[in-house]
Amino acid sequence: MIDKLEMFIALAREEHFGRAANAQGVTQPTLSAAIKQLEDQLGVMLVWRGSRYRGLTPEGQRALDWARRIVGDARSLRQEMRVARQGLSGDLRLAVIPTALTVVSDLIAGYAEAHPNVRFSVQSNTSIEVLNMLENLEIDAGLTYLDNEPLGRVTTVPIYSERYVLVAKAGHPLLGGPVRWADLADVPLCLMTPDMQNRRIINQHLAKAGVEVTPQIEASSIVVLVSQVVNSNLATILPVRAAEIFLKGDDLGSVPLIKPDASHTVGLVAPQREPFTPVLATLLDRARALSAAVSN
Amino acid sequence: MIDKLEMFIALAREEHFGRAANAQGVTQPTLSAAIKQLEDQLGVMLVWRGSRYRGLTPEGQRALDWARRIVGDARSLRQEMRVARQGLSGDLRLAVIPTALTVVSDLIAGYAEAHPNVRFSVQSNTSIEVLNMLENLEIDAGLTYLDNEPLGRVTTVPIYSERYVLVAKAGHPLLGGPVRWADLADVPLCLMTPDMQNRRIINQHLAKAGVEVTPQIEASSIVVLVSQVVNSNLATILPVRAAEIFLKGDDLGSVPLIKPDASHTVGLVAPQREPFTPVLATLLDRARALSAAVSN
DNA sequence: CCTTTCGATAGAAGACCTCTATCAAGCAGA
DNA sequence: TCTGCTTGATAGAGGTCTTCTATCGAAAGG
Repeated sequence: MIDKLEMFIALAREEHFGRAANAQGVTQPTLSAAIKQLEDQLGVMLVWRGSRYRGLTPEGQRALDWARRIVGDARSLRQEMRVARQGLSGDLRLAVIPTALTVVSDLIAGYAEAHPNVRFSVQSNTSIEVLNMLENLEIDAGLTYLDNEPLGRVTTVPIYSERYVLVAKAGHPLLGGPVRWADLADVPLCLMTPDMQNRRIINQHLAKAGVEVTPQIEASSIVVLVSQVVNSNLATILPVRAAEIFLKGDDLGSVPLIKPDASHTVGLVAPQREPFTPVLATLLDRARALSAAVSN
Repeated sequence: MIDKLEMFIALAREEHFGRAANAQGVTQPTLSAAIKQLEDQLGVMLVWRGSRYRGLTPEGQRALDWARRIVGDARSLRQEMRVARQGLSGDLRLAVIPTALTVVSDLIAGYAEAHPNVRFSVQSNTSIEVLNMLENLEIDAGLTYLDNEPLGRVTTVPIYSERYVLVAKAGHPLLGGPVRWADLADVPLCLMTPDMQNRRIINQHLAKAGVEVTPQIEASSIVVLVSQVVNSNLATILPVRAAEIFLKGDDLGSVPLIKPDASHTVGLVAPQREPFTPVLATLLDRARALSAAVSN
């Protein structure tokens, strides 16, 4: 039963019988049969049938919610028993928005040291992807914005508050002192792509300041943005925490962006399902401690 | 997997391999094997082994919590899909403390009419049993006291507030007007057995009034108590709502018990597991409506 | 009209489950 | 201490269920 629910979740995620089967490590006929049996056992159609996948029925959608719960809890059970057997161990899968990537090390540095049997995997994603993957049980927790766009049913732990700086090559004319958002008209910029919430936030501030900006370069990685800044006269806008790591040398400079002194909270998101697994509970504790340390 | 978790729950409840197997409709070797496999899959011992059942290990206790969740959610999934298929239907199992039995009809009268395919089963239990059965998934909801003893992780809907009356055969000397708890010294009484919370509440009030009472007859059913009252000079103490149904004729009389004007809240308890199944959600709605109607 | 993609179906091999029968350990009473 | 009962584990047979490979038919795209 639980296996079939796993396959059902995979099918809903992949929207394709073959790919879902592959993701589950079974053949396509096996997955087809599993879905069919699930439908027989529950007595309802879960998937619109045709010559190809055409989405979930309303009942299927509802069943998907339950399936995620059940499968998630079953995994939690297994993990908790493994922890009881051999101490804190297992995988902890994190998805993180690009501008929070540097915070990951603060979050997991001590953790990894204290619990060498816990393996971390970190991937960079948009905030929307983070939330989707959390729902789909593809990750255990995420780092993303907490207060700008709706989150859904998740547990949150705020960690720090983002503030923005303008980053440019040393000698750039705007690097003299604080820059207002309104000053950015006609400044050549490179920014994140619009699928990134960071970019949407920046757009909001620019719009509020009455400025329209067309970045010459868009990228989904801050490494790309900073590289551009180093090698051109473009400037970029980054959260302080994300920019710091690039400002160690003297080839780049930064100044605060003010008026407004924009601020957005970034923090940990995890499934709202208590009790938490030990591995996740420990991470949440670390996040809370980190949050306290940052605000002091 | 889910089948094995069901067997594990049954074993924890019955504390006996043979009985648990019987309750699950399988043979004892099948259940033994299932528990063994569960232990192998999870990699931990769940049950203390010996020549007989000796309780759960700490890991087993923890696993039991998860098992209840998973099995409960799996049942919810099945129920919700059946409701999607054929409208509100299925079983709704209620456990009720004796003094709230008359409220059941108020609660389910309209429900049963509106949804003829929902079958109700009602049993009378102590408040502790109600909570245990709720945990063990043996019932879907219960009616019990909400504010006297700790409840655990449950959803509650208050329905009405209990007030107490002294019930006695017509002509009993105390039936003239309100009676204080302190007046009950030396009054021959019959009361519920001490495993009933109702009795414990009454004991509290009597103790607070400085009175010690040794009932001549104890029973776990109010029908027994009232029958005694009808056929003897004993009086009894009952909540108004429970007494009303017996006071239609003129062979019995009742007077309020005052000083203090004791009051305890009785209401519906259900597992704290959202979303609720449709059958249970409907019951909770009815309870809230009933609560509003009563307090007007 | 032909090709490709997608999901369903058939049939065989093997894994898994559940049963009956039986055993060994512990406990109780004589 | 012996005997009989209770309790849970084990062995082995039978049957069910699952998964695989191979193949088909329908629909979409060029």
